[in-house]
Amino acid sequence: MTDFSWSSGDVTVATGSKSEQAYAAVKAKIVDGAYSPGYRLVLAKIAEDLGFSVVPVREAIRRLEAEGLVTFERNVGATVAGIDPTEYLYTMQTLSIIEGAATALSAPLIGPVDITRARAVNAEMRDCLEHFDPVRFTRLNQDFHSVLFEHCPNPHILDLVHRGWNRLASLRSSTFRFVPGRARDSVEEHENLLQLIETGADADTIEKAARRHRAATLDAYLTQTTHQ
Amino acid sequence: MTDFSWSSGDVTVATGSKSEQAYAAVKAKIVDGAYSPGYRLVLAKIAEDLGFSVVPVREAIRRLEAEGLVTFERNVGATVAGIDPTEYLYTMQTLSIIEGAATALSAPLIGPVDITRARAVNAEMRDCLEHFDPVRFTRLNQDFHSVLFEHCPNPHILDLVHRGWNRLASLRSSTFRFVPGRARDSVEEHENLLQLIETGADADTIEKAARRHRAATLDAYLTQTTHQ
DNA sequence: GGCATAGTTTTCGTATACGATTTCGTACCT
DNA sequence: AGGTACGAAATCGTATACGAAAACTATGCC
Repeated sequence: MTDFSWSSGDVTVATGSKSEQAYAAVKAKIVDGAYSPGYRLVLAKIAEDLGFSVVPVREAIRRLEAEGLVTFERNVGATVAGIDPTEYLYTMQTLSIIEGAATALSAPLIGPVDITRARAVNAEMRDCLEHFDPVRFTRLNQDFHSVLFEHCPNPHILDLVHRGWNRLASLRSSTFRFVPGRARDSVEEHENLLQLIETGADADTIEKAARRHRAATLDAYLTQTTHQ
Repeated sequence: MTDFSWSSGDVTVATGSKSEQAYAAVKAKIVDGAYSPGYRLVLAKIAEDLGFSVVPVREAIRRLEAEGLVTFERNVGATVAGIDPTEYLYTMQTLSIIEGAATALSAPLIGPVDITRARAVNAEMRDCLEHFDPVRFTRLNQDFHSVLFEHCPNPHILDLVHRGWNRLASLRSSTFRFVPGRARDSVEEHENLLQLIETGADADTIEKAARRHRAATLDAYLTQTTHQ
């Protein structure tokens, strides 16, 4: 099937300056979870691994810092950015707003073909619920929204969405993810969202639904942590 | 009076690494308009001006690129980012959404004291209308919203606001700014916004009002350009 | 006169080198 | 034993240097 992978900002895929390559390489490792939060990123070591000098690596790290994937302390070094509950809240809240707007803006441009594709992805997600497969589920979830955002008329907003996703990717398999029962609700909300788009609901309704979709995950986390 | 200056992200004011200093220096020149859009930023030249080597300057430029204030082309160099009508639309639309959210989130935390301060700023803006003073007006406009956002509970959103403002700062005295009559409406919308906050209007109402406040400026520009 | 082309200049990209700062370990003193 | 001071190691920050790519210029050809 189509690959809806998102790579946030950078268009150049693999080739490019060494700084770009280093950026892509380190980012991939962070997003994939090879480098976990707290992992110490030593410039010289990364440079050696890649066969580059430290200069382009440093540039890459600083760029990742700007995106919030890495924290950098002067004369000390870089570590993969963790995400504490507060940061999580900020990120999810912001993402809720951004995704809401992105969905509402995209909605009028989404055609029947897109809807069908989105439904197919959602069906796969439903499938993931039967066999417990959180990793695949998360991936498909992004695919689903990527279909909706494919025609987003504002690239700035789309970029913010991707940044948020990347930020959350750090906490793959962390305590935040997979609140029990939330995944099932999520799939239903997807279908609900598709119906709203299909029937040409007004922008405000769609925006609110998309917002709540994200906010609900945050709420689920919050009630979970306060209860235990 | 209080200085509501915003500096987007960086906390370190003047001192810091040379890279930070270079970042601050170049950014200031761009935002202040000393470097106009299209201005060619030659690394070696800036480095010489600051008395640094090119390495930290390069890092600073790349950081500015990440913020959208500078465009960078491989093996060619950096130029101060212009902002064409499309970019303007994207930025304003995004800012409309972000400011709307920021205002709604901040509203419950805004007290009578803040309202009074905001009204004072707005009065000064009204004053600027009599004597034609666009530069001061723009500055005060940011001060006004800075008062509202002072208690914004989500720093990520606040950061996005500042980024948008910086982006727009590039086009100081450009064709986009100061659509006739828009400024006067803006002041009234401010007062309207304050009343909504004062009377504890619901979040959705406040958000929509704040959104429209920004969107109206965009609309004014759009109708102006299509009419002539 | 206009266009293609080769040579020159400018400017970027990155490697290397070294000084500065922090961190960590060890010895010493109380 | 605990804490402090000193020294060594690790790591970052930046200067310098050089190769590579693009932009510019001048020359020759049509």
